[in-house]
This record gives sequence, C-alpha cells and structure tokens, in this order.
Amino acid sequence: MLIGELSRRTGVSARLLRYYEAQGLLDARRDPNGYRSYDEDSVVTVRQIRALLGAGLSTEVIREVLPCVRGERPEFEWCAELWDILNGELAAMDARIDDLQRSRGALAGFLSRP
Amino acid sequence: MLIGELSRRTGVSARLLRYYEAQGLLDARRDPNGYRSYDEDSVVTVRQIRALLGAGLSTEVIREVLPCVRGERPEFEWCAELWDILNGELAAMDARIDDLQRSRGALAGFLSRP
DNA sequence: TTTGACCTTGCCATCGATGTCAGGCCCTAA
DNA sequence: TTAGGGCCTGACATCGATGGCAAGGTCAAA
Repeated sequence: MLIGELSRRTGVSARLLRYYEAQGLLDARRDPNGYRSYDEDSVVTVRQIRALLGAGLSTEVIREVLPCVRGERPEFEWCAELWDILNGELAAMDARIDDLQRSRGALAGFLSRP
Repeated sequence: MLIGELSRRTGVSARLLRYYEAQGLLDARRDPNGYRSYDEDSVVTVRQIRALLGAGLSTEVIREVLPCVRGERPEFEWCAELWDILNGELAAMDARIDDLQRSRGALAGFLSRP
C-alpha cells in the first residue's frame, strides 16, 4: 500500500511515517516510480511505534527495542540487553517524576507560607 | 555593580542575566557608557528567579508573580490573580506528573507481561 | 491533453533555558 | 600607545516529535 493509505489506516500523518522511516523504525520498499510501498505488517508496526511513543519512549530507544516487540498492544520477547534498556528507561522516568514532585512540593511550599 | 560582579555573586552567567532582563524579570540601569548597572537588591531578585525556576515555573509565569515575591526563599504577598496563577501552575504540574505516571505504568505493563 | 490527486525531497518552524561565538566599544595599567 | 579584561549586541545551536510549505514527478480519469 502507498503512504496515504497507511496514513489513513493508522491515523498517523504521512509526514510522520517518513520521519519514522528516517529514524530507522519503519521499512518501506520502493515502487519503480519511487513511491514508498508498505505491506500489511506495517500497520501493526506503526501501531507499536505509537504505543511505545505513548509510553514515553523516544524514537532512539524504540529503534533498539522494536525488533523485540510483538502484537498491537506490545509485548516484549526476550532480546539481549532489552531488559537493561527498558529498566533504564523506567528509572529515568522515575527520576523525572521525582523531579516534578520535588518542584511541585517547592511551589506548594511557597504557597502555604502566608 | 556591573554584570560580571552580579554574575559572580549569584553564580548565574552574564548571558542568563541579560536573558532575564529581556524576559522582563530583572531591571538594570545603564551607565553612561551603556554598561548595565545593578543595585544590591538585584542579588536577591536573581536568587528569587532561580528559586522559582527551580520550582518549575517558566520565565513567563515568573514575570507575573515576581512583583508579589519577598525574601530569598520566596514567599508570596497577596496580589490579585496570584492565587489563580499559582494554582493553575500546580494543576499543570499535577497533570504532567499524572501523564508521566501513566506512561510509566504503560511501560511497566509491557515489561510485566512475559 | 488537461486536471487533480497522490507522491517525492528538502527545508524551515516550534518551545525555552542556556551556551557560545563574533565583531566591536570602553577603560585602566603599563 | 598598547595589551588585556570587561562590556555590548546579535546571531546561531541545542533537543525531538511534529506541522507545513514549495517545487516537481507520476498517474488515472475525463
């Protein structure tokens, strides 16, 4: 299928589909006229990418973990180093949450001192 | 005092002091030669700005609330709309925290399904 | 053949605190 | 007079997913 159809079927703009390809997340063959040509699996792949982006992963991390992903609501197969990567991401998220909560506490503290 | 001294005394780069001025957070008189000239109060103001930035406020919000701030560890005097602004910021932070925690939950969920 | 829908690449913009650099002025000590 | 340090403005870069535009190629239907 062409990029417009993939876009329609996934709800992801063609611009982004090209971006995901440039980031190494999504493969496309080329038709003789240069048009990108996607197979059915691409629909699933795009949904996986969106799910992982929605879970706060960057395209860089997704590029590393995508080969280990199955299913539309992603599950991870065992791949070397995958565990470490994802636990590192979890830890980074926890750190960001802690930062925000510290900030929130500081702001609330300013507010509560009359 | 000149910008270099204010920078040394606050630990904030001259570049940032100029930026805070451009954002309307920090006043400076000008010497006849065009150099910025700060008074003693500027040291306190810069520390307030840093404290509020550290609490996660943007320069835009700080510009609005700074006139209501007293002390090196900021306290807020009563100013009209101040309460609304800060509670809005608190709510925005809570929303960001919730987002992050949702993302974290999604990622952890992917991980826990073997 | 023309129209119109689709595709291509490449570039610019966003947001915001911050760094860095270039080109040039000011002032003081040697 | 020169060296050197401080100051000035203005501009560009950062990060990353995303939007948008322009110029141009492709193809099918009318």
